[in-house]
Parts: sequence; C-alpha cells; structure tokens
Amino acid sequence: MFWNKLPPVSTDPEKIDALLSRGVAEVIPSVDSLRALLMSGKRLRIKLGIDPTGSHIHLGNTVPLLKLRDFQDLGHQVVFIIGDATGVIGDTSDKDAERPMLTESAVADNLKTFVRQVSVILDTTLLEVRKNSEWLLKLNYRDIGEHADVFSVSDFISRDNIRRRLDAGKRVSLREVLYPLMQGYDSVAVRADIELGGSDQRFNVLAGRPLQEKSGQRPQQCLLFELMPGTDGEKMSKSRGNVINVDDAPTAMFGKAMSMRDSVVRQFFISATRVPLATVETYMQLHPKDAKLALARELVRMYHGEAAAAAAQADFEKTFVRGEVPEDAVEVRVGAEGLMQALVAAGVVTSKTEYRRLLSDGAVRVVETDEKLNERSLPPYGHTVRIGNHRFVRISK
RNA sequence: GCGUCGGUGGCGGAGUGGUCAAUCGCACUUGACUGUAAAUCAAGCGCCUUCGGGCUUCGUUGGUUCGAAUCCAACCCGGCGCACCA
Repeated sequence: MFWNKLPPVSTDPEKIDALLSRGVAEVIPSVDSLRALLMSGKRLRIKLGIDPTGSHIHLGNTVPLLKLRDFQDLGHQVVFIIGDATGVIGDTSDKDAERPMLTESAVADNLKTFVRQVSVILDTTLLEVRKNSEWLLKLNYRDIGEHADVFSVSDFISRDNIRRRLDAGKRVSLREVLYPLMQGYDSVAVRADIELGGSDQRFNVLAGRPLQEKSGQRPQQCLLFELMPGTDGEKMSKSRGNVINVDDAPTAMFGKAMSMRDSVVRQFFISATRVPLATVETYMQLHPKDAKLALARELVRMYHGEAAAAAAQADFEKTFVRGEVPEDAVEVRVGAEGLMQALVAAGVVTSKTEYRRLLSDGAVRVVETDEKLNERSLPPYGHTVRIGNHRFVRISK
C-alpha cells in the first residue's frame, strides 16, 4: 500500500520554511502552529480537493500541486479527493454562476486525464486517491442536518462571491450551501491534517475545521495560496483565455508565457515554478524581457523537458524577433476555389467577411516576398502567408 | 399561487413602433509604435457580396401593423415582494 513507499518524514527546517512561505497567502490557525506540526516528525495527511470538471489543468492549478510535491518530498501522505459527489452538487466559490451538473461517466473520464497530467508534477505512485462519493452518498438527512447546524446562514451569504451575486440580483440556489458542508466532511472522512486551497477557497477549506472538531478530530491546518493572476494580469479564467495549460504544446506555452504582462512574472516564478527564490530575484534584475524569457524557458522545461524548451525558444525568436516562419505553420491546400475559401474551410479564419477585413487591414502578407495580398491573389505553392502576428499558413498543392 | 420587474450580440448594459445589424464600456482582432509585450494612437468587431447592396438576429411561439428588439397574447426562465402571523 501507499505508506510502504513513502520516504521517512523529514523535519529539515529550511525545507519547511520554504514550504510555509513560498506563494502562501495565509495559514490557519497560524504559520507557527503548522510549523510545529511539521516539526513533530509525524507523517501527516495532506488533503487537496479536485473538482473533476475540466480536462485541462493550467498553471493556476499547479500551485497547490507543486506544494503537494513539497509535502511529498518531506515524506507526508498526499490525499487527493476527487469531488465526484461534490461535482454533481456544484461548486460556487470561483464562479459567478452555477455550475452545470456532471454525469458520472464524464467525471470518470475527467479523472483519468487529470491523473495523467498531474503525474508530471507529483509522484503518483505515492498518492492516496479517494472519491468523495465513497462517503458523501452514504450520509442521510440526519447527518446532513447535524453538519449544517455547524454553520449559520449569515456565514454563507456574507461570502464575497455569494454576496456579489445576491446584490446583482442573480440566482443563488439553496443547493449551493451544501458544497462547503461536503468539502468539510471530506476532511473528516480522510482525517486530514492539512488542507490546501487558493485563498478564494478560504470558506470551503475552513469548513473542515468545525466539522472535524465535532467529530472529535484535531481540526486541520489550512494552507491558502496567493491567487495567481492570468497572463493578462486579470483574474485567471479559462473563458478569458489568459491561462497556460500544462499540456499546451511547447511553442504555444512559450508564446503564451512571453505575452504575459511584465507585472505578473515574479508571481509566476514564485507560484508556478520551483526556481530558487534567490535565483528568481536575480532574474528580476534583468531586462523584463529577459526575465520573461527565463520564465518561459523554465515553464516549458518543467512540462516538456530541456530540449523542447530550447527548441521553443529558438522558434519563438525566429518567428517574432526575426519574422520568419515558425515550425508549426499550418498547411493549407488551395485548389480552384481560391485562397479565401480554403482558409475558411481550414478554420484559419472564421468567415469570408473576417478574411476580407483582415485583407483591408493589411494584415495578410506573404512571408517570402513581404507582399500584401488582396482578395484575388494567390501566392505560389510552398510560400507562407502570415495573418497578423500569430497565424502562419503554408500554401500547398 | 398572486403581484411586480426583467430576459438584447462573448460579458456588462443602452434602446421602448420606422433614421437599428442595434449607442456605449470591457474583452477580442488588426495596423502603427515596441522588448515579444504593456501603455498609447488608429481601424474593425453577425453572415454573404459583382461593394451598389442583400440576408438572418434582440428568451420561445403566435398575432397586430405598410413596418416590431420595441405593441398584444400564450408559454419558458430569473429577481423582488406578498401569502405563513408563528
């Protein structure tokens, strides 16, 4: 079983200090109490809840995962809780709207891809993975009533995201109050010593403590992370497209990293990498572009390896610094129907109208000759058409 | 259930019978500028077009009208209030 493979528990004060400070927003009840617990030499159970909705994990998701890795390295037991039951109820903490219900088979599929992606960061052979349907679906109304009695309605509605929705006249389902109850009971069920979460998860993570206490357990320590911004400096969100996914292709990952705002580079270094903080500070002394290059390089290295990182950087410099054709240009076959039609068919542009706009903007040109195109022109086969900064199309056959 | 207000483009939010493909802000795209950016400035931002224009959109379905996002009806969805007098 799991515990056989775990290394002995380490109480290395330096590692513990790093663990307690890097990217950490708050520890409840306190940093000192958590330090004491870690120094006790006892093997601890570290809980992280996984919401099994999406198939891509992004750099924001890696913040707790990297921290779990640190715990793993100290010999502690990481407990993943797949929220297959909570996922069905629906989370509210980082949403301004309700989540759709998930089917059981969707949850199962998502779990598989999730574990695969996580394996880059964590030693997945040492994980304890649990589904909260194991225990949550066995509770009855009496249990739930007792759990619910631990919290007051005002606790719930004074939460920021609920308050906002209420004030905006949006609907808040009663169903949603169940979420923190469930997440809190998860901690009881797995006897968690520590739970991790983003600071936006504060309420939900905290919910475990009174429930554990009521069950005669020692309340878990809560380790909350600084929220990592998206690449545009705003709140990270998939729908805004300001996220970097860990399974992004090397060139895409590099490019996204390079287009992030200067102001968020340090936070990415701290929370999404394990580059030593002293090294990060020396990077930050460099020209912002160079600091960002180092970050982009490191991120691609983490998820795709050194060789891919070097290649992605070379490709980036070739494309954007020197204006040449990148390796991954799209190949489009153009026949009698003409270039415009072919580009629409290939999905490079969404409509003829859009393509015409781009043409009139002067955004479409031939890389080899730097000639700007018009609606009728068709460059020779083998040449490459560049649309704006990011779209490259090699004309074939 | 009753009353009342509301459902508009990715989001927020104008518009309340023609001049509305629909003000504006955000996001996005493109050009200039750059450090790859950001900021700034400029243009664009439903679809088709022989660039004259044409076509389909404003919760759904019907209706009134020469003409509807705008009026009417039914239905669906949401907010708020009432109903409980404890």
